[in-house]
Amino acid sequence: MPVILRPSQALRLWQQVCLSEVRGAMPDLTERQMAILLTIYLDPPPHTVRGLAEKLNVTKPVITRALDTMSGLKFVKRHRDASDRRNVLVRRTVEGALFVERFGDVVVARAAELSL
Amino acid sequence: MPVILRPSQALRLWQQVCLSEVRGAMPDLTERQMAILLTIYLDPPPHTVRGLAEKLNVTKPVITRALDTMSGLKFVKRHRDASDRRNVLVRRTVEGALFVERFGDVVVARAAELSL
DNA sequence: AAAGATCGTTTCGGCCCCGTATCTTTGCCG
DNA sequence: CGGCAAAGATACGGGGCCGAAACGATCTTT
Repeated sequence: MPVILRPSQALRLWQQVCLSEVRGAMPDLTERQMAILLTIYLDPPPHTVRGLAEKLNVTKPVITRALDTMSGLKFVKRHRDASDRRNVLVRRTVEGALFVERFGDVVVARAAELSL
Repeated sequence: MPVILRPSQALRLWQQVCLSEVRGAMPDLTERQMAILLTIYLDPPPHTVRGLAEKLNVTKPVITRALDTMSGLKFVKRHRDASDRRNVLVRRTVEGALFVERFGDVVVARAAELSL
């Protein structure tokens, strides 16, 4: 069940969502942070720094820093892997789930408003 | 003709588009810059600094700086208003139109890939 | 023409992100 | 054990964006 979307609708949707986020007072995540957060909440665990770095095609420090920031926001939690202590497993939080859920609702609402 | 989208589809779409942008080598615009650029290309002209600032609910320096950056990328052009020289009219460029068009195509493509 | 309002820009100090290189901890294997 | 590899974090210099305030240029009003 692909979603059918014309380019003008896609652009208008993106604009409306960006405007909603910019106008609102929500914490301002960068595109990379957003990609990481959504991957953690949509793709099946476990999530490691290395795995995320490979999936996003960025270096490991990028992931570490993004996790620092999003840990500060309580959107994710770090957890040492017991079976291999070198690994850090990234886990979801209630606050992060709420943020992601709210964001999805914003996209759905703006999509429903499209008319063209 | 609203676009029907379920939350899980909306989030997956956003993730896939963010991943496409992060992985690619395209110039990295902030959420604010994206909102400004899309507004310039989707909403009818004329576009002024003050008008954009009000529409995004941000201060004027935010707009000035974003226009500086996007002018450097050739995505927009500044143009003094002849009838009131205090105003700056923001105009579109070929490069900007190409960038916006390509971005819309990315969103459409990722939407078409959704399955859930 | 002088005073005041409007528009966009600039300045300032501060913060966060970037990429590269280096470091620490941990696991692996001879 | 000792050396090496792997995972993640940290250090460093650089650059961009931030909000608030001050600035110069241009209308508008009186």
